[in-house]
Amino acid sequence: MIEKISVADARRESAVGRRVMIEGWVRTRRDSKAGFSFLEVNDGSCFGNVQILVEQGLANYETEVLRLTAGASVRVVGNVQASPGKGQATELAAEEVMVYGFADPEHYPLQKKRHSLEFLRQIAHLRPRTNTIGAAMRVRNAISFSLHRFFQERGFLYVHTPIITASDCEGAGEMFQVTTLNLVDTPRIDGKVDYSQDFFDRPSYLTVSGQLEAEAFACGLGKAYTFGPTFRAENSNTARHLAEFWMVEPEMAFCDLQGNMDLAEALLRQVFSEVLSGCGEDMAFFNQFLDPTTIETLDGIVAEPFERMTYTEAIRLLRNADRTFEFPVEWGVDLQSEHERYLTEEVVRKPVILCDYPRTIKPFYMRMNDDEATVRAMDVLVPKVGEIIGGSQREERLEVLEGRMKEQGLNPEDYWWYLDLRRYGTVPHAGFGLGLERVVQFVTGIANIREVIPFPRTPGNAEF
RNA sequence: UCCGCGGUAGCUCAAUGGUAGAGCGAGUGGCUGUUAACCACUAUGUUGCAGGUUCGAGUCCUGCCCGCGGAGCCA
Repeated sequence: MIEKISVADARRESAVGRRVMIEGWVRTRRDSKAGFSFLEVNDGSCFGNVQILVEQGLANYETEVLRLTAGASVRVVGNVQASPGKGQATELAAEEVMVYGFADPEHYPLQKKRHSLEFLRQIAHLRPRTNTIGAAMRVRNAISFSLHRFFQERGFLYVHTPIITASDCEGAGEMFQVTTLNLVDTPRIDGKVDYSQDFFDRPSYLTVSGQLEAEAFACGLGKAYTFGPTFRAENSNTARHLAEFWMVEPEMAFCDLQGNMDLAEALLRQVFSEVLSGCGEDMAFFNQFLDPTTIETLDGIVAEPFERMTYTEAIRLLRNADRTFEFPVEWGVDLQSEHERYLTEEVVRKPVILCDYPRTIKPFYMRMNDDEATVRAMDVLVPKVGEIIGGSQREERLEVLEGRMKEQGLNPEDYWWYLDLRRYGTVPHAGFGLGLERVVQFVTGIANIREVIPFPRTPGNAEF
């Protein structure tokens, strides 16, 4: 039985001398009239290809090997040997090349040339076969795994919060409605939709956040985190927004804002560190072709602590800035993209955690400070991407929380179960949300968020 | 959703209102332990869609669709 190994393993010098089988997709073929051809084969296990040396003596050399083009799938058996040529340590001297499937070069959309990322998006089912998307997806995978490890090592419980929710007022943006009602002949009572006939006997939606449910678990099991898809029906068309994206939301009982900031910083630094050590080849590619400062920036972040400052201090810096902003700055306004970029890219030149925001611009669940003007909110801002984490210490005082709900036009009765967490055995607790795609964007330097998720969902786009 | 720019060959892009081209890719032939291989030749097309102006529209006008950049919303 011949041993199958990955392309990644076949490219290592330690594989020299072994007789193995590899399977993958042809990237390119180069013929030599001296009587042999070179194939470049990739199987997704790593960034690089393995070079296959195919002699014309093979039975199917003329009939099949010479017809191999980019995109064809093959199985190759042969001996790994040190490569005399430049550019690769090893190569596979083929004894047998079996073709699983050809890819008609007249119609196969992926050519042996550079493609624009916009074009690749139109063939999202084939773009995993490209260098850039392949590398981005390996980095995304490494980040996901690293996030899980970070929380698991610290005793967090991975909790699967519901995708479908009936609370329509979480205040985190427009929601997608979920219904089994007949949309052509909708049942109505007094002109209004009769939701008693809907699947859940009430309006229901796709979740915009698992935070409230995660709080319930933290207030009983101590430390919990969610990691799953979330949905926003906002008609936003930017390089940083998706209608469906993945979010990590840790929540900790017996934790204040300080502990929350410490966790957020430790999380980012560990994840960046593990990507740098685990995805060297992919990161080298991004560093070379997208942004030559990427690796150096990440190294710097791993090496030194984040900057931390209060919202009030940030406003002071912005007002004293030697420049004019499109949006004027004064205490009480929410920070605009230009303000965040100025702080991260020009003032501190690394990630910065802002905290203690005005209560008027933050949601009801954030804990009020003693000054009653600010709440214990925190945002982690990074250069280029902007806000990558948003979180807070949660308001654990029942009366204060109810007051804040009313202040923001919410009905406390709709949140009866959330308020029960304060009514019975309340504890100080804190948590935050981290957008996975934003992290992948920041780590890889990929400008558009649609390139860091397998099949992007944006307004008017759900083809794949 | 708002502002700006764009949509021409498989891809990336040219074309003062007057016969639609180039590079890459593809095909054919040649050459070489090659490696974004190289050299020569060949074929690319409802110029996003629908109207309008004009002797004549890729080009000008109107509407719509899609994409990109910026903004808002946010993760």
